Amino acid sequence: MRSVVRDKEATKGKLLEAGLDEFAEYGIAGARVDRIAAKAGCNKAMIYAYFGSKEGLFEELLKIQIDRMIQSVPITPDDLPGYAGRLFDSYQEQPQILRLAAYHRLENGFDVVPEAEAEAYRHKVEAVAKAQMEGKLTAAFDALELLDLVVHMSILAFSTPNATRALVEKAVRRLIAE
Amino acid sequence: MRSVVRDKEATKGKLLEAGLDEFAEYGIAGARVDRIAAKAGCNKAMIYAYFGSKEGLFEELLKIQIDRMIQSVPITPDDLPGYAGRLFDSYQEQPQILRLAAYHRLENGFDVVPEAEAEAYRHKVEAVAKAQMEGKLTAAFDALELLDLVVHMSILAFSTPNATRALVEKAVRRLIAE
DNA sequence: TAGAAGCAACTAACTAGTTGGTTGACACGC
DNA sequence: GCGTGTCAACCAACTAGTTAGTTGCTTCTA
Repeated sequence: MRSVVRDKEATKGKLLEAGLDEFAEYGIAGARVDRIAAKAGCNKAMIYAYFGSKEGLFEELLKIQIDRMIQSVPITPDDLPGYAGRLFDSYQEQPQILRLAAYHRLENGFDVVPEAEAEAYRHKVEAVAKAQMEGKLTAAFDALELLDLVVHMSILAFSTPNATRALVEKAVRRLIAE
Repeated sequence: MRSVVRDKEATKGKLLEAGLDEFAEYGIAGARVDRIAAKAGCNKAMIYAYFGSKEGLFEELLKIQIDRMIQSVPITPDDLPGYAGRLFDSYQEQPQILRLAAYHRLENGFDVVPEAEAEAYRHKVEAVAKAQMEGKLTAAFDALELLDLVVHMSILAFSTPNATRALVEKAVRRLIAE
């Protein structure tokens, strides 16, 4: 039987969960390893044993969250308003991811994008381009431009507290109108 | 004649300038008062004499930068694409403001908006509403929604390195198309 | 019983903020 | 033109608390 008291994966999971809360709330520089350890209910030495450093924990955390987001919101090139709306909803449900990504971008710029994310993005651009070639989608924008615009619209809540899913969908509908 | 060596306003100015660089690069939690003082070429006690605290310096700094931005980019309700484009250009010229604002929003939420900014925003909403009533602007969105969308579009560079002024203008043109 | 999991206690470095005293500019009387 | 009292501007050095990261030892499980 699997140990419940001493379980490496369970401990890592608890640290990742506690780190998510902490980093989302305070950012990378503002996060405190002692608070993370306390929230996870284990010693902070575990952070260094399993993730090497505070930044190591953050990177792994971000990667997992981005993967989860990519998995849970697949692109629908022939329904970009719906895609933007679903992204918007995901961010509303888990605002931590948006905050994590924002802090990461502010501290690292665009250069340090996890390869998994870049790869997924390339696939999405291709999907958009395909839909454009098939005439299902406006050719008014390059595929990359269009995807950038749609993704940007989905984070409208970053700019205003008045953002709603309906507004995001409506805006994207107008962006791609023929 | 005014002293050049001991000049309160000049020292405050140097601290504000040094703080702008520091806070834009490292955020509020990541900024170091010793570095700010060193960059400004004066003692860090001056920060506490003139601004009360690290946060005090940040708040004053942000207010000044926002005022400057509001002054330098007036809204043109009958040319929203141009307005978004000019905002975009301003952010490109002074990326620090966007970073400052982003850090501030991440650490304080939407609640703590400087009154000057809120007031200027209300004026802009009214200007948009007026243009809508005069039939110069689409009535497809509420005035507030529309302004939120346009302002959000202008920070496209926050989402993608591929952002250009032309793209921002084009997107806004489509948003407000009849 | 070997080895992995876990932690209390520690360290060395750093950090925001303070303090007591110094320095330069200038007004004023002579 | 010159001493001089005053005060704002300024700073080196300090404090008290915090921080990321480490280590040597204990505990649990297969």
